[in-house]
Amino acid sequence: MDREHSGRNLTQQLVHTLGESIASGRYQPGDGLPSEASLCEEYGISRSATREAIKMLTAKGLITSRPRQGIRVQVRARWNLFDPDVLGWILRASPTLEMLREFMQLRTAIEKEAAALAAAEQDREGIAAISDALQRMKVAEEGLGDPVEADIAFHINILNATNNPFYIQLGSFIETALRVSIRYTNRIKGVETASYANHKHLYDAIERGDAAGASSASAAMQSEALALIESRLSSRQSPVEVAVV
Amino acid sequence: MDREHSGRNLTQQLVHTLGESIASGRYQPGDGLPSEASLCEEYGISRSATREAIKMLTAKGLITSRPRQGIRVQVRARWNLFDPDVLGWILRASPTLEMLREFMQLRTAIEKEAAALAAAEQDREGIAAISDALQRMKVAEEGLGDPVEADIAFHINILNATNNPFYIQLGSFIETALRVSIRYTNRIKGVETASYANHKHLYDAIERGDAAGASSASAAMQSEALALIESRLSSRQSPVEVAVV
DNA sequence: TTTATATCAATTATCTGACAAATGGCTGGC
DNA sequence: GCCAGCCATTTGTCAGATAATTGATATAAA
Repeated sequence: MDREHSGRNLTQQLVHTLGESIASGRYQPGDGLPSEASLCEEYGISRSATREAIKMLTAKGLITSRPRQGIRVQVRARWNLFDPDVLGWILRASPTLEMLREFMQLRTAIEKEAAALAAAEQDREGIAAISDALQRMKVAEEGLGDPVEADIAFHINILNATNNPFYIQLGSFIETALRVSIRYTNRIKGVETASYANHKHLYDAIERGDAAGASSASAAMQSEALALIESRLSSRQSPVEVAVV
Repeated sequence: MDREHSGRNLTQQLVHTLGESIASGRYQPGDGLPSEASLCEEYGISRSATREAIKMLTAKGLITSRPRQGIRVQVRARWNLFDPDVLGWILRASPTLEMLREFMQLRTAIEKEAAALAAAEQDREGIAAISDALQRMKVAEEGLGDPVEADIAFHINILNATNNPFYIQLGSFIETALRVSIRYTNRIKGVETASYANHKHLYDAIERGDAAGASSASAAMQSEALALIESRLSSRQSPVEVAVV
């Protein structure tokens, strides 16, 4: 079993190994994976552990398994893209600019509306949490603390402040995507340091209950980033300085 | 084991039974579920089948299980709300107006942007599929075919026409939510028959590549429904005539 | 008393080997 | 050529045993 997955139990290791293989396209949708028996032998583990791994991947929508037919990769539309594991495997397998753009296209829609909802909701605790994160961003500009963590927290806290469970759940999705993106794109200082002012602008709108203002502030912030990605895409540059917003 | 879950294999039955129990709040987050041994006894099945069910629920984010600690319900924010099973269990457990509103709040954001993307993308096949669904809606108005299926297909096909895998994946989420909502809300004729014109309006905008027009057409359609829900919420009426758009 | 260490017990994790059930394909009869 | 029934393959389920993890408890040391 892979060295990188040690520390987890056998089932988890196999889940991640197979998950990555599938996400990377080593097994294509429609393809059959090795049978349970083969997997046992290949990874040197028992059938129970193997089956439990297969059940977990089934639960995440990556595969199906039926008697006689064996184990098959599902079509991508069935994958639970919003499962943090699945998303991580996919992003790590192919951290392309294309996918970053597709992710940003979704994020724009969600965060724009979330900002408006948060402004309308006026949940004091939730807004205080956003404020905290903003403060941490400011401090981080002066070199204290982690700017990335503060940035992520800011966006997550806006989603939380909607008090809408669907938006809240999307927090973990966005968090995963951001962390992976960050790890795989070397960021340039200029991009993120410039952003505090934008974030403050967005926060102010939410704080004063200005839904329309919050919505457009969010949209403005992200369309900048999206435009950057799209210009890189058309000029075929590497994703070096494309980063979080 | 429940009669309603027969036809599936034992593991699947237990997954659904426990999933529903958790979603309905019979086991609260933080609570411990019965141990593996107890579950085996309670449902009269072997430990393998039980463990596989537990692994599947773990994969969906509903529970964790660790030696000595046992099986515990996760906090709701960890649940994979976008997993069709999980969403179904939740919606069926408590099909409240509140949740319908929260769902619509998300749907509005997503479909609005999806309409714009579809308009910009101009995928001929994708647009043809939307047109097909629209046609089926029209025919259904005259009593031929299923209006609900056509309606759902229309919205799913817009998501597909974005060619963005994230939006496409949300299709199965929205589909599940719509089906459950429909099953649990008795719809009034007047609401859905009025909607063909709106849908046509949205389609036309997409077809001619008018992203802004598509976006606002979608928003208009859904804000109507959302307003209806919110008025019902404030007047505490039952969700009888709130329906799909 | 406080702190560190060893032991214990409850629970999940894994292994083994067997049998049951489902199902795609083959074979033989018509 | 078509259909029924058999067969082999693969997953589904069962039973029972042992290993690993870990919170709690008891014990020993400072």
